[in-house]
Amino acid sequence: MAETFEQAPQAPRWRLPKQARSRERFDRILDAAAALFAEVGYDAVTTDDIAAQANTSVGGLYRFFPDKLAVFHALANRYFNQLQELFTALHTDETIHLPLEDYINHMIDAFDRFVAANPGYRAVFVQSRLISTEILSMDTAFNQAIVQQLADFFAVRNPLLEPEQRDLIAIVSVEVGSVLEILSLTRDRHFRQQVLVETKKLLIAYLRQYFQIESIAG
Amino acid sequence: MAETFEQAPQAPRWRLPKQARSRERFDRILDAAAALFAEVGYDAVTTDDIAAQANTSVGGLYRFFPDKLAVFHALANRYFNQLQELFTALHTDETIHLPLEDYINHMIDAFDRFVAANPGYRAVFVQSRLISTEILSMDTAFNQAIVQQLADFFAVRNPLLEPEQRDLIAIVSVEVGSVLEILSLTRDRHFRQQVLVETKKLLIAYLRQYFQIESIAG
Amino acid sequence: MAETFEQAPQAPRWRLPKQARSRERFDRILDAAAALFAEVGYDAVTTDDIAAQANTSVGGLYRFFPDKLAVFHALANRYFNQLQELFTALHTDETIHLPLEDYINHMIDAFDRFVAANPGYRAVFVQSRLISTEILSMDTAFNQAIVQQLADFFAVRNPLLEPEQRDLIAIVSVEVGSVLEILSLTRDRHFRQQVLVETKKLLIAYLRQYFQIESIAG
Amino acid sequence: MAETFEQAPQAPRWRLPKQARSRERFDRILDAAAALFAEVGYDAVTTDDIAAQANTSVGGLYRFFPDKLAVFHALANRYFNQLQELFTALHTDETIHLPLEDYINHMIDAFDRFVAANPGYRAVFVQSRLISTEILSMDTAFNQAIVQQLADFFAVRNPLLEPEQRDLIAIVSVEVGSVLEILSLTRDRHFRQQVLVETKKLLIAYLRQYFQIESIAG
DNA sequence: TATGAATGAGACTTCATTCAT
DNA sequence: GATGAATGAAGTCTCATTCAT
Repeated sequence: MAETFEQAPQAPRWRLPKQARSRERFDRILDAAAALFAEVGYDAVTTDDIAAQANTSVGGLYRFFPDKLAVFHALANRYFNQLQELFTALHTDETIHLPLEDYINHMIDAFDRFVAANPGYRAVFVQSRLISTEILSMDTAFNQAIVQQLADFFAVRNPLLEPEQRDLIAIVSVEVGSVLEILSLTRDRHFRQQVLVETKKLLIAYLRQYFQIESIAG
Repeated sequence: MAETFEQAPQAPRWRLPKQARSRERFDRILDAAAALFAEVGYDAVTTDDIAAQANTSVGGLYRFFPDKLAVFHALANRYFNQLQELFTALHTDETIHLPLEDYINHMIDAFDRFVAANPGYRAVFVQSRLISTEILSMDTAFNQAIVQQLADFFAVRNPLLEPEQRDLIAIVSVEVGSVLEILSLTRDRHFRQQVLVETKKLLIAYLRQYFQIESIAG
Repeated sequence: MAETFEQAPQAPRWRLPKQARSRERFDRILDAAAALFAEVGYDAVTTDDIAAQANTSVGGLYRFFPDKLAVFHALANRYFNQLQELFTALHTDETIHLPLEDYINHMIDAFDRFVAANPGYRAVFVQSRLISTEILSMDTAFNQAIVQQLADFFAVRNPLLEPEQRDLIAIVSVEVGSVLEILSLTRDRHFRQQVLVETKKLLIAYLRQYFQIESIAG
Repeated sequence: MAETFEQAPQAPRWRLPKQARSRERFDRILDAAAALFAEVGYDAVTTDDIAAQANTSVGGLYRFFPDKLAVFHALANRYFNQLQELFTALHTDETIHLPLEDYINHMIDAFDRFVAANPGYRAVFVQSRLISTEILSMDTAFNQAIVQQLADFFAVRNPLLEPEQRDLIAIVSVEVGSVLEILSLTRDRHFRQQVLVETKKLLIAYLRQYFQIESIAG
């Protein structure tokens, strides 16, 4: 309990193993951490818990990670990479010219499936917003790439947008999409569907202002 | 660190009636907790830290609160009450018939000022989204009233809205408003203004769908 | 919790008040302490508990007693005095020449009534046996006077007994009487009666060896 | 302070198989607790004290015991088992037909040696008489078995005794034997011998009433 | 290299005692 | 003198991290 979060330096704080056997254990630890963080939160999870859930020993955990926080960072990073892959896969030549409505529906649905399938994501997202500004930059960096991807896409859809504006819209969209996704998972199936619908409505209404022509034209 | 609060050095504490002194210390503890929670998060703050920051001893803290979590709850409750007052004050007969744009601008500006002045609010908001059971249940109730207030207002503006829909729109608006407000505070003054503008745009675009007539009429 | 007992010096560690009002409060505190010690034990009782039960404030308690232990000592002392009075009252010219059986029956019954009426006595008796030899001397002193009274009586009944032997028999009798009395109170009414009967049998059988003639003669 | 136990300085602990090392540490903790409880009483001993005296860290203690009370229970249990073994070893076919006097002398001597060698026993015995519920219930069970053993033996010596009576006599004998044993250790060697002699006299005189025939026949 | 027992700093909480009112 | 709020030392227990095996 009560370990202060520290800034993740540029270099990753964990040792990504190359051998298959090690790699498998590394992943098991991250899976365990995800499940436990999602269930009771970062601070309430002990390194012993993680090791046990991952069918290893504490010592095993410390072979890959210098400390408990590094597990969190690695987990966040894994989500980050998976999301990037997802986004990349979603931004094909085809989707990129979809009407705005269709594009957003696509994206939100994909993101929803991802978060629902990865309960640990909520823990990572919320936890990283937990602490003071300075430290929060880790999270910013965490989303940065996705925000950037989105901004790049916005540039294609509307080349007249100022870069600063593009980035702003992108980050706002990502934040809003994330909270509402998380909100959608707090109650029952019906509520989830309702929030999903609202999320789409909201983002469409918001983004239409910046991409009216395409949207109308599309 | 903002919201650090300067104690009048050796102010005539002894001149205050007993109950007032109690109340003052209670508030001081909450202020201290707010500052610390905002800075490093709930778990990283110790009861000793809070007491020290509040210029008391641990024992003093435990005279008011049964345990550390109770401090958090009391803090959340204080914000909740303040926000309710704010909302109530804002929903006068006058404001209630403002055009949607003006109304939202008003609300967002007021909320922005409140959160900026109370950095602890961010900690409470985020932390309460962190863990399922215990704390979250409190938070649900926490926002419930504000959401309800907003839903009631929506009912006045558009009596045709289904109650379920009203509630949904209200909760989505509150969630979105909160994250963006929190986002706005993560960087510099310029960024804050930009995000504020986007928040208004976004909520106006979103809500216009449900309150078109009034908005246009206004 | 966990305050080490310290040797009670010769001088009493409490201030016996002279004024009636004070005296009454002094007694109330002792009554409260007796009840609480009996219920949960010395260490589990707080000075606040005692004060509350005695309808005073902690400050009031500390006007009479320098510390918590002094309350215990004063309580023990009160029991000690009451028992001495009881013994003195019981050793009239009449009882002193009763047959041994009758005498013991008398004594045990009186002692039984006293202990049953003063649940705190058990706490004092047991607690004072709790700690190491050196400290135990307080308790020894505590019983000393009663033991002495008994030894004096033995001397009357059998002037041939060596003083050392007399004292030994007296202390053994007191110890045995006390544990069995305490044992008798651990279960139901029936058990209490049974143990009482055995206590008498046991002491009669034991003491008869030293006072045969009288007993037979009586 | 007796029962302090000399650790072979840097004995080849690492040579012992894992389970043996565990067992050894478990015993060391119990030894430490026994010494300290005997010296200052349960409440005055801290878990840190026990760990230090046992040459471990607090953490080490908590690997074996869930809390402080569990240490006390384990210690009581160890004494209980040792006493049961002692009793069992003492009740051979031979001793069982000894004259009552010889039998009692045997038993008291053995018990005396045991208690003298295990000062912690006093702490356990007295402490467990201290508080009602929690601990006492354990103690009841604690002595129950020994009382039962004794009652069984009584049944052999005098089959005519009512079971209820047998149990009563057994528990009275154990209580009386225990207090007097504890009393014997409060002063010097001479006093100890004297009390020992009286204990035997007392129990012989008491029990003779129930086992007259054998005793006389013997 | 893997294990998991051991360490001990440090968190939370209680409560004897003091002292301003 | 009486009150009871305030203090803070100290106790119990946890858990991140290390290291002998």
